[in-house]
Amino acid sequence: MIKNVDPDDARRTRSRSEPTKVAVLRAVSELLAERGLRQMTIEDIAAKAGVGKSTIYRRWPSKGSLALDAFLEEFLSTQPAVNTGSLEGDLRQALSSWVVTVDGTATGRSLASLIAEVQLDPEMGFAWRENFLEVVRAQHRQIVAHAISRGEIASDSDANLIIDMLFGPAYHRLMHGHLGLTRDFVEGVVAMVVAGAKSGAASPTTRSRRV
Amino acid sequence: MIKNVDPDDARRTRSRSEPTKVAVLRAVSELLAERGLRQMTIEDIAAKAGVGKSTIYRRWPSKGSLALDAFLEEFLSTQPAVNTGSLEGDLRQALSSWVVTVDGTATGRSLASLIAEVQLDPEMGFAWRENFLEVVRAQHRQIVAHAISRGEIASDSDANLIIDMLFGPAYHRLMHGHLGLTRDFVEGVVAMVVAGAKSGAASPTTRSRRV
Amino acid sequence: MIKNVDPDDARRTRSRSEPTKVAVLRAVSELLAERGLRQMTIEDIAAKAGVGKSTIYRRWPSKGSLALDAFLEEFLSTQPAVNTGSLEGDLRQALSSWVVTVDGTATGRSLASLIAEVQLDPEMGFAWRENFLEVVRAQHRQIVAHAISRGEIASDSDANLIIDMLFGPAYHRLMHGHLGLTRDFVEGVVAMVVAGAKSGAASPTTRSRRV
Amino acid sequence: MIKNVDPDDARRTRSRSEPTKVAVLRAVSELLAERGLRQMTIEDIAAKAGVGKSTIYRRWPSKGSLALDAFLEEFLSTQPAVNTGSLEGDLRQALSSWVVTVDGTATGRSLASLIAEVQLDPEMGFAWRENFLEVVRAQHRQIVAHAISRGEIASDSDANLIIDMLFGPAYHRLMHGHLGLTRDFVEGVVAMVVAGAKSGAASPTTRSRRV
DNA sequence: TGTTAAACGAGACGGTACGTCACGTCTTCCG
DNA sequence: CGGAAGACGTGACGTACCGTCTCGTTTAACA
Repeated sequence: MIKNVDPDDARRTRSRSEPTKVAVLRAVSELLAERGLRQMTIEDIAAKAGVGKSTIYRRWPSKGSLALDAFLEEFLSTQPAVNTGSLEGDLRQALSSWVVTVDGTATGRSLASLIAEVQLDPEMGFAWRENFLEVVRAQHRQIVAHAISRGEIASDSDANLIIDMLFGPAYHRLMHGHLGLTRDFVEGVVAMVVAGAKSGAASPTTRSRRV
Repeated sequence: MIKNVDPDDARRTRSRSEPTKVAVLRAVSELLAERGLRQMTIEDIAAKAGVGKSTIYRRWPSKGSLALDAFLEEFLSTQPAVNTGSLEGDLRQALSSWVVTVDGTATGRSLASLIAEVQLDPEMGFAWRENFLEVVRAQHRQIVAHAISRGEIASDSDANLIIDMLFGPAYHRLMHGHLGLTRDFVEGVVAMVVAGAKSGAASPTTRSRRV
Repeated sequence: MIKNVDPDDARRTRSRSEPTKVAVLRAVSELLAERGLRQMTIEDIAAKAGVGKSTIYRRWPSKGSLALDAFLEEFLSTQPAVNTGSLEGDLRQALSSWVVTVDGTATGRSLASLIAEVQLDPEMGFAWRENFLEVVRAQHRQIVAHAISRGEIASDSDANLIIDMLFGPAYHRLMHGHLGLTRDFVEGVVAMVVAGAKSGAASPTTRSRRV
Repeated sequence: MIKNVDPDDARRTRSRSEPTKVAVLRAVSELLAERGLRQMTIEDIAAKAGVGKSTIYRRWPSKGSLALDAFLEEFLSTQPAVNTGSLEGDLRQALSSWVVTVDGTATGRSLASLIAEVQLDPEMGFAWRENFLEVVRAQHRQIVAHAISRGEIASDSDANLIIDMLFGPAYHRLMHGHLGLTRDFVEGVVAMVVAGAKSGAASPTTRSRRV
């Protein structure tokens, strides 16, 4: 849930709100899977969850934030922390997990829909970065940190750049659909990123010296 | 315009439709810039263009396809073919042009909105890839082809992969807004892609031999 | 046709306009019968008659006046002048002809629709009275005139009243549909009108003397 | 209101719907008077009543049925039960009341418009007969019943025929506008009907014996 | 017989109103 | 007294016709 981070408020209403919240999020997940974000209406959700519309509006400010909450629960659990002992292994596993969760699945379509919603509803931007993006990226930054501590790559390598080089192309294909998220694609991206990172291209100082 | 590519039809109605089409697309461009895709209504457009709603519905099947047409005109002209004589120079120039056009501009917001629209309206997918994505990618494939013919990279390098490695991270930052499209970012991406491509990581055969 | 009574104009365009006019009126008759005045659109008519919309608008000012023209042709021919030799016989025959033409027929529905149209379109009132009502009533006034000249009824009998007493109830049942236009109804109305007229109730002087 | 005669339903929603219903019907009455049924749009009504369009569509199936409801309230109260002690007096008073309410008034124009609407919208027929025509006719049948019980006319006189003979001509003049609803007209109609009824012309058995 | 102006079919156009939908708010009434 | 139920005001939707207006293209009357 995006609003109501005040713990007092959360504690005070937990007993009543928990079953309602669960019912609503379950309804949202199902509707999101079966007809997509745009075709899903608040009235549908209320009816399916056996809940009044005002109960929903009391807890979530928009359809998007509601969908975000439902999505977070089902997505984040699928992305385990990884530690294979090598940068290449870690990157491959992180990207593969993402592809498996997302390629051709309802979760994948929800992810795309939510990124779309963020573009169209300015109020969603902050919640999206805070509750989804930063959570995932924090894990991924660990991968780079491990590679540095292992001495695989330069200590001033730009972790943000490396992560974006790994996932950017994947999100790109997810959203434009021009090419598939194949095993070959994963291998290619990983190989490119590893080669680039080890060559020092992700390190600002190395790079500027070269230029 | 997406529909009506039949030249006969176009010729028969050209004289009437041109001024109307221009007026509508201009109105769309302005409204898109000043209030965004979701806040722009067909009625707004009709009123601003001095045109009946039915005239719009007669020519475009949805708000998205209308926005796409308006966007294409204003975007494509900003992305020149490049040929600097080196892979690195070409990639840098292509990505820089894109960043300049898109970073912090109305065009950039329109681009993000349209990609969003494509996720939410299944009928837009084909038109988007056909009229936008493939047009741009065809140019970019030339960059890779030139690099191969110069002998800079392996002849079986995967052009699609290289292009997605270059632009994927950029679209990623555009849409999630977690980090800026800075000069440093451009340099980093280009360096990574060049290093990866020259190492053979973009070439399936080289890659599989290594694995 | 309501407009264009100028004979010059008619002569100048006769050869072209006749077939067009006929085709349009035929199309109107059919559409009127098969779907009613409200469901019939000018575009339907133009399409069915194989004629441009503007050709229709050039000749008729409204859908109602067009329907009126079509209706007149098919209705008036069914109402013959009557002369049975008695008031009662004449009235019975006039009313019977009307009922036969109108009861449960497409013509009847068209008649009701046109009277309706006259209520809703103020411009139709004059054309309706001039081209339909007065034509029919002129015939009916003859019936009363004959009865007077035969000495059946007082010479100052109010012909308009007698005609309205005969047809008023019939139009009433046609339009409200509360009761049928049965043989018994016709007999009852005729008997009432004959009794009233012969009693002098239709004659202002007789009436006022009684009061 | 035509729909929702179920008392449970009415009770459940009474408190909310009453003010809304009243506001809408008032707006309809005014618009009907000032611009007529055809020129009155649902959007006008909603705006004037300070109500959403959907609220109107939720309660009334068409513009006609809405106008009917508004009309009933303003018309029925003007037609009192009559009992003067004689058939002639009763008929005169009933017809006079009608003429006064209808001749040259907004109510008269509304009445004509509604009868028109019934012709053009098949779904209105039943509601019209049930909620308007039968209500009025039930009163008028009393007039005939009283005349029979007084012995003024034959006991098998056809009340429906007598009523149609009285009002048919009046509706006829209202809708065609060929002649006025004058005092003389009223006297003539009443005299004709009384003469006919007392002569036995309204009685099937008497009539058939004569024929 | 060839020229020319009208009337024509076709249908795009700027509009208006339609009836539907989902929104987010607000009121009622039940458990 | 909190919540389901759902009516409400709002406003955009996409459709259907309206009546007007260009477009070429016949076509028939005159040169």
